[in-house]
Amino acid sequence: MAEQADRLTRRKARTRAALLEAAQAFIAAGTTNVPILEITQAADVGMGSFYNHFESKEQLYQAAVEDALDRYGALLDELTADVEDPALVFAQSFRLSGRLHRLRPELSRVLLNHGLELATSERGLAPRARRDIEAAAEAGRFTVRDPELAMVTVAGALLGLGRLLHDQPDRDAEAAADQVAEDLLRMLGLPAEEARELCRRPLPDVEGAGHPAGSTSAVNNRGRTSVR
Amino acid sequence: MAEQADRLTRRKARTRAALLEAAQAFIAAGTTNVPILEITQAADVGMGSFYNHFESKEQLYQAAVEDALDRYGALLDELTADVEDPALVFAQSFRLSGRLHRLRPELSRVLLNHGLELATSERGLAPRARRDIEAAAEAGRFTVRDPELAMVTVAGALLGLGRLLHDQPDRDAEAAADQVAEDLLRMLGLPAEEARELCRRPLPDVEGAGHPAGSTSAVNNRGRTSVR
DNA sequence: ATTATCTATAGATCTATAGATAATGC
DNA sequence: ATTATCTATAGATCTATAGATAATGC
Repeated sequence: MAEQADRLTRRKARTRAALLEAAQAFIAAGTTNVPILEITQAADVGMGSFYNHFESKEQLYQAAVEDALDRYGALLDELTADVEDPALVFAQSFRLSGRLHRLRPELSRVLLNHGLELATSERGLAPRARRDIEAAAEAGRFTVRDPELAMVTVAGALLGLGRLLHDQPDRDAEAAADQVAEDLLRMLGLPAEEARELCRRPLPDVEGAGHPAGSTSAVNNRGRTSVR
Repeated sequence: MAEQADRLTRRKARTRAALLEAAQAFIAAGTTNVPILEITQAADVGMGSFYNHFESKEQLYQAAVEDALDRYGALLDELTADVEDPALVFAQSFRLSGRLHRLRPELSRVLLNHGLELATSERGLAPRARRDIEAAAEAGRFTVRDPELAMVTVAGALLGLGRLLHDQPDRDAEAAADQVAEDLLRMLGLPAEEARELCRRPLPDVEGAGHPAGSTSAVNNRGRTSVR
């Protein structure tokens, strides 16, 4: 993958990115049923350019959701790269995800409005949650009969939490996320004391993360763990 | 509310119901962006009749989702009417809801495709889950810091479960629903032993229920508890 | 006589593309 | 010379309604 090929390629990528971003804004707003012209205007791109990149609105929206899931997954990877214990990776990921509903409201709304795609997509949260749950179960930290079942439960809980946080803008998102994370850890078989303790650990700083200069989805191994 | 007013009123209600049912089928199929003409054809109703009942597609779909939520709520009421213990009502409701994804796939898909509306709507599962969780907490059966947070977690888990069951048609839905219900009960503070026991109790028969001759959403108090 | 439904369609809206223009590569 | 973008629009599609028809009430 040649990074930054030539200028033409970069221009093309910019146009595509502008369309994806505009599409995400419409998904987040819940008004996807707009004319293509309106989308291209929001992207500040000519109507005809749309068809250089996508064949239909549906295809654009699909790509936009996948892009959002990829960004979200990359963000989680970046923020938990230096954590060893899979139970802690899980806890950090969930607590951070809860905060994301406030810190990245647009991304959050895209995921919420495409609902359960989050729970079963092979991108974003689901594969990571499955990985962590399986690893923690094998390490004897979690007691889980069926990791896949646990995964969709957790993903669903995250979405429910997100919905509540958007419905109640004044609610303390950090407290809510930590509470649900703690409850889920107990559900996954962790002793109550340990669940509480894990969910009180300091978290890496989300601000500034997720706008990598370089790669978009590879794991970032810099151990940035500044406590907020 | 005069039941079965005159014939004219009934005819009108039939047309409206046909439109709602057609709309639910499109929602379930995920193809809501069809011309109104196609909806009225599916409902076997003239194009013009649409505007006698609804002002726009959006309004129709909104009504269709609310109707689905109401049916779902009424079904839960009917099936748990004779249960006293709020923790058991909760367990039964969740286990039955999991089975519904198989037994009423259309209803299930409507809820899944409108995702998180289930978690916060004042119709359907959410108000009942909140009621049961609060009652169980007051009775000292559940240990819950924030019933609303618990409610959206539970609703999200149910949606995640539904998504999984639709993605994996061969999976044992009863086992999966009972497993998640048991996990959630533990999350809500019930001892592990008791959680397991509650989720092995016999369930009322869902077949045949939910098609009441009379009322559509009032609580039904006949204690039909035939074990399947 | 009244009310609901149905058929047919004018007018509005949207999609998809043709052809022109602008940017880049060589 | 090549590639991407832009503007303008033909043709397809959809919405919303007018006017006719059918069902019901009295």
